[in-house]
Amino acid sequence: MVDKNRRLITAHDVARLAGVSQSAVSRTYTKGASVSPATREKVEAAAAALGYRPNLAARSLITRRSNLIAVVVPSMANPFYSAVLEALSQAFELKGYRVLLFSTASNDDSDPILEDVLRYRVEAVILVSSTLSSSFAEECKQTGLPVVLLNRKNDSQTVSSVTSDNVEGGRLTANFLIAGGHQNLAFIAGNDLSSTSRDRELSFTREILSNGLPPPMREIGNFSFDGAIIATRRLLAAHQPPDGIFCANDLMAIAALNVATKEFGLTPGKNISIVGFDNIEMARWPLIGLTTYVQPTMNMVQRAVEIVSAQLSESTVAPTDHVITGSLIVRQTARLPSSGLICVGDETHWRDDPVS
Amino acid sequence: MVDKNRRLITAHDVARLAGVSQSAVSRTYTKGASVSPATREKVEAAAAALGYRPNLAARSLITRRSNLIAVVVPSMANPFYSAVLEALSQAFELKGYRVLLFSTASNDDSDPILEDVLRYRVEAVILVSSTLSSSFAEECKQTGLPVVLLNRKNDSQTVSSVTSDNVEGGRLTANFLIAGGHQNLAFIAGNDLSSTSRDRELSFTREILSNGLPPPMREIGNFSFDGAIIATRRLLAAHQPPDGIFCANDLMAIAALNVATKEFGLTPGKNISIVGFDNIEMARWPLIGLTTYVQPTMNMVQRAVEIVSAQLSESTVAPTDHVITGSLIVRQTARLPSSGLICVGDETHWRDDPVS
DNA sequence: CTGAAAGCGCTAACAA
DNA sequence: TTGTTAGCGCTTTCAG
Repeated sequence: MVDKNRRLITAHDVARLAGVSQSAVSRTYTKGASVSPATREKVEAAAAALGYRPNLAARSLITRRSNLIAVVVPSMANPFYSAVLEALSQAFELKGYRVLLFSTASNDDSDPILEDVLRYRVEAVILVSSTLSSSFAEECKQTGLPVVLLNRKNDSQTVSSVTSDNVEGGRLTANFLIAGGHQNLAFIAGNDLSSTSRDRELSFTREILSNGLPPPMREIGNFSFDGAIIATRRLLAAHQPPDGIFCANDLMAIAALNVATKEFGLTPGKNISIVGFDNIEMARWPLIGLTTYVQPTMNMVQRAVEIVSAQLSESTVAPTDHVITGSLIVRQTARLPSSGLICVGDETHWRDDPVS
Repeated sequence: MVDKNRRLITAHDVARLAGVSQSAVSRTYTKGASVSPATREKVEAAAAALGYRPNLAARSLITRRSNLIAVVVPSMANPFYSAVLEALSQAFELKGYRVLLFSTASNDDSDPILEDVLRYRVEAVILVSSTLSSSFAEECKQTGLPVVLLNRKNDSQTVSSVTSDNVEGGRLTANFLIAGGHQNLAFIAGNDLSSTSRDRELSFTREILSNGLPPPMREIGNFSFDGAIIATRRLLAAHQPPDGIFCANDLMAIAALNVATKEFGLTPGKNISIVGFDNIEMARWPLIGLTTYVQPTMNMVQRAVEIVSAQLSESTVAPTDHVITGSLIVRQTARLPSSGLICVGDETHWRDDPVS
């Protein structure tokens, strides 16, 4: 890969050794180009001898394609995000792209990220649950760069988004808890700015009110474990504590579970019910057994990749909000309703209308 | 960023608008170049008007620096890896590098990864707990590319590695369990090939034997939650089940905890002790409260970055194995020894020799 | 300090 | 199918 002068091996070097032109070398590594088997063989032999690899930077200069996708994720402390990131990385690899990673954890200055995204000439940007200013997406979009928001809706209607059905999730969870006979419900929100948290909360609250129950109590947990610990303490220490808590994500629901069990001596599924949102790996740990609304990670990622692919081939794709349906998976942290439970393999789900 | 013909804005366009030469534009964006304030101002105005960003691919062609670091991680299902990845991403960003992500989950063919690592002309490769053939590292190294193994030792002595003190961790854990009065110990290994798992096991076993206790029972959990579920069942179903289990990582220890509690009705910390290795986020969840040997993620990542930096500036850095000391953090899953406990803030640690 | 000119390593017409 | 040629957008001498 390097010669005596520590210079990288180029197609020229290979050409010289193989006794062909430099273009022949190029063609050997360009799919769909016509090279005779004889030439290809000579080139490959020489390339192997020298340890040659085409320089993608040089290629991208002329093809205008970097094969790079920028993925911007918030703190990977939330297992939901790492699962999404892994799925994205794999899905894009299959399409011949590589992921350039941008982590926004402990880094509220999004400007250097925007700058690098643009300078690296990535072909598309996936903004996962972006807490970045929505101007970020706008600025990318203005340059003609395909952008898709994953797990967050766009304020403006200029970029595409993929979310799970937050509205349905909130509604279904409310009905589930109501069907389980709960009277005093509570919601632990992510934060007030998050569209996902808001959508989940609004439909949850609406359903509760339309069932003639009092409006749910409310705390903010900042989507974090520690934040939800505090929030839950406040909730359960109230003179009229809730008998059912819906959390905007699993991490917070698990925190609530810990507080309820360890600090208040409650027994989830008996005298307190806790429901989460995401279905992260840990939700299925027997010691957790969290009842939660499933965000279908794979489907969401798949859709995001499809959107990007479409935008990459045709430049005129209207931005759309894609909503992927999830489902409520029933484990042990919430009291069971008398009907509506459906067993699927080793999982139990709950439906409003158990027709199926 | 694009003109009417959807061509990208180049330094030339900026130069024309600013009424300066293209080199002047280049200099404006090259730190350490000499441009008069007047010129710089004109260039910046024109650049802003056109939305110009320097093309890093073109730059890298001439500077031979891509500012890219390849990070190869196995499944991010293990929170330890996502924590490491996030730390790496942040540490490298501070040094002006971006992370090109390679996930090897469900992808045992490492060849396309090697190929892309080389074609993208990344400046260094970090192999996290690589299960890739060790020839991968070799091949990179041969091209002069700095490589560091993180959380895995090298078989050959050609590339640098950073691990936590696996030997000390195994030894300390054995002594901790022995001091806690355990008689029948067991080890759940990752797999037989992993150097980290082996190092932990060997020193654990050695210490047990040298204390006159019977050799520990042994199962393989494949570093995974589900694998350790099976392994633990086998262990606890034996006619002489262990009273203390040491697991090669936290994910497996948590699985063991679940089985012991939920399936065998045991009470960790009372009639069974379980110790992990990593100290992932979840280990501190009250419902888990896992006693574990801490791998100091931040220090390990920091060291890895330092090694890369050193290799990037001087090409002649001898490969070294770096061992970062961790500590045993005591929570609730293991019976306490009568001495050696040290409180540090809200954490309790254990030492062999409580001098401190 | 500034502009002209020469490439970095590659792909893409174009002729042959 | 092949080689020749002209750049892709940038940095970097080198004169001025």
